[in-house]
Amino acid sequence: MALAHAILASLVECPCSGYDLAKRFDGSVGFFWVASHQQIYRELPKLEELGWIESEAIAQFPRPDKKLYYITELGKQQLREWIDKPCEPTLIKDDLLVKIFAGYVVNSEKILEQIEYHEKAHRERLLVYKQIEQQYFQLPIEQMPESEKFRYLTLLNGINYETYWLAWCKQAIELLEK
Amino acid sequence: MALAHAILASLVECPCSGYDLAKRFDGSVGFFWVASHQQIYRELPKLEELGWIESEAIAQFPRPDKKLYYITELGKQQLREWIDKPCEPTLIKDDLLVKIFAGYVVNSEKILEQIEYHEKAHRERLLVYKQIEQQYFQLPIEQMPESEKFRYLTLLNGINYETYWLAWCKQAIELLEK
DNA sequence: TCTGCCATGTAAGTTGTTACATGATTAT
DNA sequence: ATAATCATGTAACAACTTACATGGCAGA
Repeated sequence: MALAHAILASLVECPCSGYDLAKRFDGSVGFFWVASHQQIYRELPKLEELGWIESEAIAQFPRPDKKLYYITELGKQQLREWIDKPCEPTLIKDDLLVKIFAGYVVNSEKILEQIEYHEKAHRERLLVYKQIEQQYFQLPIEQMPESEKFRYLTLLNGINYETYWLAWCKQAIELLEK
Repeated sequence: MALAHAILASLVECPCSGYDLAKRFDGSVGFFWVASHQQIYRELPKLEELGWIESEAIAQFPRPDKKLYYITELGKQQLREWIDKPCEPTLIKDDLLVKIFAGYVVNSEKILEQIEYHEKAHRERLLVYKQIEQQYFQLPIEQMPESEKFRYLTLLNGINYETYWLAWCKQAIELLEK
């Protein structure tokens, strides 16, 4: 139930609506856990029933009301317990690699095109992450508040991830062009 | 439908039974696409119905019969078309990073323990991959047959993946110990 | 006028996980 | 004896994707 806990992790920072959650899952939280608005809207009533979150209708006339969700004490406790429970490293699961594996059944050029496309996408994403780093994480580590450190670590992971893919794409192109 | 295509990618190499497929998805193919035996057994009749694969019962008395699956021409064509169709890079989706993101709500030591556990797991996996590299991919790239090149690329990706995680774990431990 | 943003959902279908179920053979 | 391997599945549930559905407001 990691989606549930990802929602809790986001709500513990700051209460917000389903819509806002969906946006966060398209930005910061989304850098390591993607969820569509459909998933989120379906999950919220479940979490409310469990008593992990509660909601409050906020009138904002003439705009439609929004439901403000916030985490409960029980929810925080659940989040803490989940964080403390060990988990296994995530395994790679990647379409492109399946394609590469069977790449010899098609024209090499088509494969190369795809790798080049991925290379571009990863380069762009890396740039975005580096810009975020420049903008929000300028303080030296020693002066960073605790919660900032954790956020920074997730960003660093993203930077390392994109760097690894970028490097692999270059290797792959080089190897296939031989 | 990447599971379907991952199965095709495996069968195009060599026909085999559901059981054998499950084993491959626990080894070579499993390095970039994991699937349980339940998933595989459920998928096989579907693929047969589509005409992408066919099966033959092999008697092996006194052992129980096994169904040998092989890819059809239509299946190969489907695989080629799928490979040529562009796809988007896979986004990170990782429990540990959700935990890190909300890491400030628990004791840092617990988080450190988990990162250390992951570090160990990644180091071990990296070692396995490097041993495979030493054993099966000794030829210089120029002399590698085409299909070997593609297999090698998937292995290289695995090596880069584990290396990136390992490096991040080290960074994370260092940063959190400050 | 049209695009984008705010705001919330339902429905159908696919994919993935966990648990259950059986039964023979082979190696220790 | 008993554990591991060969061999194949079903059932229930959880998670995820894709498409459908609505309607107002703000800015170019």
